[in-house]
Amino acid sequence: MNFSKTASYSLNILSYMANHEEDQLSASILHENLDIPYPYLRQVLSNLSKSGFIRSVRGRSGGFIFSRKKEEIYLADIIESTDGLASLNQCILGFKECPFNNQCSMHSLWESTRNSILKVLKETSLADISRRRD
Amino acid sequence: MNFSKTASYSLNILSYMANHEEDQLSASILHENLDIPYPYLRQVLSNLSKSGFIRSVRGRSGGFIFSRKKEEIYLADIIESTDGLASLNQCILGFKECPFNNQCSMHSLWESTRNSILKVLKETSLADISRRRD
DNA sequence: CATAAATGATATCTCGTTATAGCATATTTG
DNA sequence: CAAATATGCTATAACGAGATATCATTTATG
Repeated sequence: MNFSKTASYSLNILSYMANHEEDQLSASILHENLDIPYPYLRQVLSNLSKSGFIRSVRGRSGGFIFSRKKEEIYLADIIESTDGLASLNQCILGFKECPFNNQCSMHSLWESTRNSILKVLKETSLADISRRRD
Repeated sequence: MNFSKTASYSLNILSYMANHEEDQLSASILHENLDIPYPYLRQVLSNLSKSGFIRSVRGRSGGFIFSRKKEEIYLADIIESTDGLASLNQCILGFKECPFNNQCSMHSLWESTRNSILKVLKETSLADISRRRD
Protein backbone atom coordinates (compact mmCIF):
# COMPACT_ATOMS: atom_id res chain seq x y z
CA MET A 1 0.00 0.00 0.00
CA ASN A 2 2.76 2.38 -0.85
CA PHE A 3 5.54 2.95 -3.31
CA SER A 4 8.58 0.70 -3.43
CA LYS A 5 11.48 0.83 -1.03
CA THR A 6 13.70 1.95 -3.86
CA ALA A 7 11.37 4.87 -4.57
CA SER A 8 11.37 5.73 -0.89
CA TYR A 9 15.17 5.58 -0.74
CA SER A 10 15.40 7.80 -3.81
CA LEU A 11 13.10 10.38 -2.30
CA ASN A 12 15.05 10.27 0.94
CA ILE A 13 18.36 10.75 -0.81
CA LEU A 14 17.22 13.57 -3.06
CA SER A 15 15.36 15.41 -0.32
CA TYR A 16 18.41 15.21 1.89
CA MET A 17 20.54 16.52 -0.96
CA ALA A 18 18.06 19.32 -1.53
CA ASN A 19 18.64 20.42 2.02
CA HIS A 20 22.39 20.44 1.49
CA GLU A 21 22.37 21.81 -1.96
CA GLU A 22 25.64 23.67 -1.54
CA ASP A 23 27.54 20.47 -0.85
CA GLN A 24 28.64 17.65 -3.03
CA LEU A 25 27.75 14.60 -1.01
CA SER A 26 29.45 11.21 -1.05
CA ALA A 27 27.72 7.88 -0.63
CA SER A 28 29.49 7.56 2.72
CA ILE A 29 28.08 10.82 4.01
CA LEU A 30 24.63 9.93 2.78
CA HIS A 31 24.91 6.54 4.41
CA GLU A 32 25.81 8.16 7.72
CA ASN A 33 22.76 10.39 7.59
CA LEU A 34 20.14 8.20 5.99
CA ASP A 35 19.00 4.78 7.05
CA ILE A 36 19.93 3.02 3.82
CA PRO A 37 22.27 0.00 3.49
CA TYR A 38 25.52 1.22 1.97
CA PRO A 39 25.81 -1.18 -1.01
CA TYR A 40 22.24 -0.63 -2.01
CA LEU A 41 22.59 3.09 -1.52
CA ARG A 42 25.41 2.95 -4.06
CA GLN A 43 23.12 1.26 -6.56
CA VAL A 44 20.33 3.70 -6.03
CA LEU A 45 22.73 6.63 -6.46
CA SER A 46 23.95 5.07 -9.67
CA ASN A 47 20.37 4.83 -10.93
CA LEU A 48 19.63 8.41 -9.93
CA SER A 49 22.68 9.44 -11.94
CA LYS A 50 21.56 7.49 -14.96
CA SER A 51 18.12 9.04 -14.62
CA GLY A 52 19.74 12.47 -14.78
CA PHE A 53 18.69 13.87 -11.43
CA ILE A 54 22.23 13.98 -10.13
CA ARG A 55 25.70 13.54 -11.56
CA SER A 56 28.71 11.89 -10.05
CA VAL A 57 32.18 13.26 -9.46
CA ARG A 58 34.79 10.54 -9.35
CA GLY A 59 38.00 10.38 -7.38
CA ARG A 60 39.03 10.89 -3.80
CA SER A 61 36.91 13.92 -3.03
CA GLY A 62 34.13 12.81 -5.28
CA GLY A 63 30.45 12.50 -4.64
CA PHE A 64 27.12 13.46 -6.07
CA ILE A 65 25.52 16.76 -6.91
CA PHE A 66 22.33 17.84 -8.64
CA SER A 67 22.52 17.99 -12.38
CA ARG A 68 19.12 19.67 -12.57
CA LYS A 69 17.74 22.48 -10.46
CA LYS A 70 15.90 21.23 -7.43
CA GLU A 71 13.13 23.62 -8.39
CA GLU A 72 12.59 21.55 -11.49
CA ILE A 73 12.66 18.07 -10.02
CA TYR A 74 9.17 16.98 -9.08
CA LEU A 75 8.28 14.06 -6.87
CA ALA A 76 6.39 12.57 -9.80
CA ASP A 77 9.64 12.52 -11.82
CA ILE A 78 11.34 10.50 -9.11
CA ILE A 79 8.51 8.03 -8.65
CA GLU A 80 8.25 7.70 -12.41
CA SER A 81 11.93 6.79 -12.68
CA THR A 82 11.70 4.12 -10.01
CA ASP A 83 8.26 2.54 -9.80
CA GLY A 84 6.55 4.22 -12.69
CA LEU A 85 3.25 5.98 -12.19
CA ALA A 86 1.14 3.39 -13.98
CA SER A 87 0.02 1.67 -10.80
CA LEU A 88 -1.72 4.86 -9.74
CA ASN A 89 -4.11 4.36 -12.60
CA GLN A 90 -5.08 0.91 -11.48
CA CYS A 91 -7.82 -0.25 -9.18
CA ILE A 92 -6.58 0.05 -5.62
CA LEU A 93 -8.10 -3.35 -4.87
CA GLY A 94 -5.92 -4.93 -7.52
CA PHE A 95 -8.63 -5.90 -10.01
CA LYS A 96 -7.92 -5.95 -13.70
CA GLU A 97 -11.61 -5.84 -14.39
CA CYS A 98 -13.84 -4.50 -11.67
CA PRO A 99 -15.88 -7.46 -10.37
CA PHE A 100 -18.39 -4.94 -9.14
CA ASN A 101 -19.23 -3.51 -12.54
CA ASN A 102 -17.34 -0.30 -11.84
CA GLN A 103 -19.97 0.51 -9.29
CA CYS A 104 -18.27 -0.35 -6.05
CA SER A 105 -17.95 2.42 -3.54
CA MET A 106 -14.20 2.31 -3.91
CA HIS A 107 -14.24 3.09 -7.58
CA SER A 108 -15.10 6.78 -7.67
CA LEU A 109 -13.39 7.45 -4.38
CA TRP A 110 -10.10 6.04 -5.54
CA GLU A 111 -10.43 7.70 -8.91
CA SER A 112 -10.58 11.16 -7.39
CA THR A 113 -8.10 10.26 -4.69
CA ARG A 114 -5.40 9.08 -7.05
CA ASN A 115 -5.87 12.21 -9.10
CA SER A 116 -5.23 14.27 -6.00
CA ILE A 117 -2.15 12.27 -5.17
CA LEU A 118 -0.87 12.58 -8.70
CA LYS A 119 -1.49 16.30 -8.63
CA VAL A 120 0.58 16.73 -5.49
CA LEU A 121 3.36 14.56 -6.89
CA LYS A 122 3.42 16.60 -10.07
CA GLU A 123 3.30 19.99 -8.36
CA THR A 124 5.70 19.40 -5.49
CA SER A 125 9.37 19.92 -6.28
CA LEU A 126 12.39 19.13 -4.17
CA ALA A 127 12.73 22.86 -3.64
CA ASP A 128 9.24 23.04 -2.19
CA ILE A 129 10.16 20.32 0.22
CA SER A 130 13.52 21.69 1.29
CA ARG A 131 12.07 25.12 1.89
CA ARG A 132 9.54 23.65 4.27
CA ARG A 133 12.13 21.75 6.18
CA ASP A 134 13.90 24.72 7.76
CA MET B 1 0.39 1.02 -5.18
CA ASN B 2 -2.47 -1.28 -4.36
CA PHE B 3 -3.33 -4.19 -2.19
CA SER B 4 -1.75 -7.60 -2.74
CA LYS B 5 -2.77 -10.05 -5.40
CA THR B 6 -3.89 -12.42 -2.69
CA ALA B 7 -6.20 -9.76 -1.29
CA SER B 8 -7.50 -9.13 -4.78
CA TYR B 9 -8.08 -12.84 -5.35
CA SER B 10 -9.87 -13.10 -2.01
CA LEU B 11 -12.16 -10.22 -2.87
CA ASN B 12 -12.86 -11.72 -6.26
CA ILE B 13 -13.70 -15.10 -4.80
CA LEU B 14 -15.92 -13.80 -2.04
CA SER B 15 -17.74 -11.33 -4.24
CA TYR B 16 -18.42 -14.08 -6.75
CA MET B 17 -19.68 -16.30 -3.98
CA ALA B 18 -21.87 -13.49 -2.73
CA ASN B 19 -23.53 -13.44 -6.11
CA HIS B 20 -24.16 -17.15 -5.95
CA GLU B 21 -25.02 -17.36 -2.32
CA GLU B 22 -27.49 -20.17 -2.71
CA ASP B 23 -24.83 -22.49 -4.12
CA GLN B 24 -21.99 -24.33 -2.55
CA LEU B 25 -19.12 -23.71 -4.92
CA SER B 26 -16.14 -25.93 -5.58
CA ALA B 27 -12.64 -24.74 -6.36
CA SER B 28 -13.09 -26.09 -9.89
CA ILE B 29 -16.21 -24.02 -10.49
CA LEU B 30 -14.54 -20.93 -9.08
CA HIS B 31 -11.51 -21.57 -11.26
CA GLU B 32 -13.70 -21.75 -14.34
CA ASN B 33 -15.28 -18.42 -13.56
CA LEU B 34 -12.46 -16.43 -12.05
CA ASP B 35 -9.05 -15.74 -13.52
CA ILE B 36 -7.07 -17.34 -10.72
CA PRO B 37 -4.53 -20.18 -11.12
CA TYR B 38 -6.10 -23.34 -9.75
CA PRO B 39 -3.44 -24.40 -7.24
CA TYR B 40 -3.16 -20.93 -5.81
CA LEU B 41 -6.92 -20.61 -5.72
CA ARG B 42 -6.95 -23.71 -3.55
CA GLN B 43 -4.53 -22.08 -1.13
CA VAL B 44 -6.49 -18.87 -0.96
CA LEU B 45 -9.71 -20.79 -0.34
CA SER B 46 -7.98 -22.65 2.44
CA ASN B 47 -6.93 -19.37 4.01
CA LEU B 48 -10.41 -17.92 3.67
CA SER B 49 -11.70 -21.00 5.48
CA LYS B 50 -9.18 -20.61 8.27
CA SER B 51 -10.11 -16.95 8.53
CA GLY B 52 -13.72 -17.97 9.07
CA PHE B 53 -15.36 -16.28 6.10
CA ILE B 54 -16.30 -19.58 4.49
CA ARG B 55 -16.27 -23.21 5.50
CA SER B 56 -15.41 -26.23 3.44
CA VAL B 57 -17.43 -29.33 2.74
CA ARG B 58 -15.28 -32.33 1.94
CA GLY B 59 -15.99 -35.26 -0.28
CA ARG B 60 -17.14 -35.75 -3.83
CA SER B 61 -19.81 -33.08 -3.92
CA GLY B 62 -17.91 -30.81 -1.60
CA GLY B 63 -17.05 -27.18 -1.96
CA PHE B 64 -17.20 -23.91 -0.06
CA ILE B 65 -20.01 -21.91 1.43
CA PHE B 66 -20.25 -18.82 3.60
CA SER B 67 -19.92 -19.46 7.28
CA ARG B 68 -20.92 -15.87 8.07
CA LYS B 69 -23.69 -13.78 6.58
CA LYS B 70 -22.54 -11.80 3.58
CA GLU B 71 -24.24 -8.81 5.17
CA GLU B 72 -21.71 -9.02 7.97
CA ILE B 73 -18.52 -9.49 5.97
CA TYR B 74 -16.94 -6.15 5.22
CA LEU B 75 -14.23 -5.48 2.70
CA ALA B 76 -12.05 -4.27 5.55
CA ASP B 77 -12.34 -7.71 7.18
CA ILE B 78 -11.06 -9.37 4.04
CA ILE B 79 -8.17 -6.96 3.51
CA GLU B 80 -7.31 -7.25 7.18
CA SER B 81 -7.08 -11.04 6.92
CA THR B 82 -4.79 -10.92 3.90
CA ASP B 83 -2.63 -7.81 3.83
CA GLY B 84 -3.58 -6.26 7.12
CA LEU B 85 -4.72 -2.68 7.28
CA ALA B 86 -1.59 -1.37 8.92
CA SER B 87 -0.06 -0.21 5.66
CA LEU B 88 -2.92 2.24 5.25
CA ASN B 89 -1.63 4.06 8.28
CA GLN B 90 1.81 4.45 6.85
CA CYS B 91 3.26 7.20 4.72
CA ILE B 92 2.32 6.50 1.13
CA LEU B 93 5.84 7.44 0.07
CA GLY B 94 7.25 4.68 2.22
CA PHE B 95 9.01 6.77 4.84
CA LYS B 96 9.32 5.53 8.39
CA GLU B 97 9.97 9.04 9.56
CA CYS B 98 8.79 11.86 7.36
CA PRO B 99 11.92 13.49 5.91
CA PHE B 100 9.82 16.57 5.36
CA ASN B 101 8.94 17.14 9.01
CA ASN B 102 5.36 15.97 8.49
CA GLN B 103 4.81 19.04 6.40
CA CYS B 104 4.97 17.70 2.89
CA SER B 105 1.93 18.25 0.72
CA MET B 106 1.36 14.52 0.63
CA HIS B 107 1.01 14.21 4.35
CA SER B 108 -2.37 15.77 5.02
CA LEU B 109 -3.74 14.67 1.66
CA TRP B 110 -2.96 11.05 2.29
CA GLU B 111 -4.13 11.26 5.88
CA SER B 112 -7.64 12.29 4.87
CA THR B 113 -7.60 10.06 1.81
CA ARG B 114 -6.74 6.90 3.68
CA ASN B 115 -9.45 7.68 6.18
CA SER B 116 -11.94 7.86 3.34
CA ILE B 117 -10.71 4.59 1.90
CA LEU B 118 -10.83 2.93 5.29
CA LYS B 119 -14.34 4.22 5.82
CA VAL B 120 -15.55 2.68 2.57
CA LEU B 121 -13.79 -0.60 3.33
CA LYS B 122 -15.38 -0.74 6.76
CA GLU B 123 -18.86 0.20 5.59
CA THR B 124 -19.12 -1.88 2.42
CA SER B 125 -20.20 -5.48 2.91
CA LEU B 126 -20.28 -8.31 0.41
CA ALA B 127 -24.04 -7.93 0.40
CA ASP B 128 -23.73 -4.30 -0.63
CA ILE B 129 -21.56 -5.35 -3.52
CA SER B 130 -23.66 -8.26 -4.72
CA ARG B 131 -26.79 -6.18 -4.63
CA ARG B 132 -25.14 -3.63 -6.91
CA ARG B 133 -24.10 -6.27 -9.34
CA ASP B 134 -27.52 -7.26 -10.61
C1' DC C 1 -16.79 -51.92 -2.74
C1' DA C 2 -14.39 -49.21 -6.19
C1' DT C 3 -14.08 -45.03 -8.52
C1' DA C 4 -14.50 -40.22 -9.04
C1' DA C 5 -14.19 -35.78 -7.33
C1' DA C 6 -13.72 -32.89 -3.77
C1' DT C 7 -10.75 -30.62 0.22
C1' DG C 8 -6.42 -30.80 3.67
C1' DA C 9 -1.83 -30.21 3.98
C1' DT C 10 2.66 -29.37 2.65
C1' DA C 11 6.89 -29.16 -0.10
C1' DT C 12 8.99 -27.00 -3.81
C1' DC C 13 9.72 -23.69 -7.72
C1' DT C 14 9.95 -19.08 -9.87
C1' DC C 15 10.86 -14.47 -10.05
C1' DG C 16 11.38 -9.64 -8.90
C1' DT C 17 12.94 -6.65 -5.22
C1' DT C 18 16.24 -5.79 -1.98
C1' DA C 19 20.82 -6.42 -0.32
C1' DT C 20 25.75 -7.77 -0.57
C1' DA C 21 30.55 -8.26 -2.36
C1' DG C 22 34.49 -7.42 -5.13
C1' DC C 23 37.26 -5.49 -8.50
C1' DA C 24 38.35 -1.76 -11.81
C1' DT C 25 39.00 3.09 -12.46
C1' DA C 26 39.50 7.95 -11.15
C1' DT C 27 41.39 11.69 -8.36
C1' DT C 28 43.13 14.02 -4.26
C1' DT C 29 46.73 14.32 -0.98
C1' DG C 30 51.05 13.42 1.33
C1' DC D 1 54.71 8.00 -6.90
C1' DA D 2 51.85 5.63 -3.50
C1' DA D 3 48.08 5.48 -0.48
C1' DA D 4 43.51 6.76 0.53
C1' DT D 5 39.00 7.51 -0.85
C1' DA D 6 35.78 8.25 -4.21
C1' DT D 7 32.53 6.20 -8.09
C1' DG D 8 31.60 2.52 -12.11
C1' DC D 9 30.24 -1.83 -12.93
C1' DT D 10 28.68 -6.31 -12.33
C1' DA D 11 27.99 -10.84 -10.25
C1' DT D 12 25.77 -13.10 -6.62
C1' DA D 13 22.91 -13.91 -2.43
C1' DA D 14 18.68 -13.43 0.39
C1' DC D 15 13.97 -13.01 0.75
C1' DG D 16 8.98 -13.00 0.08
C1' DA D 17 4.90 -13.20 -2.87
C1' DG D 18 2.92 -15.83 -6.10
C1' DA D 19 2.49 -20.17 -8.36
C1' DT D 20 2.94 -25.18 -8.82
C1' DA D 21 2.92 -30.15 -7.60
C1' DT D 22 1.84 -34.20 -4.85
C1' DC D 23 -0.15 -37.14 -1.78
C1' DA D 24 -3.52 -38.11 1.92
C1' DT D 25 -8.24 -37.99 3.32
C1' DT D 26 -13.20 -37.51 2.78
C1' DT D 27 -17.65 -38.50 0.64
C1' DA D 28 -21.14 -39.26 -3.18
C1' DT D 29 -22.34 -42.39 -6.64
C1' DG D 30 -22.67 -46.39 -9.57
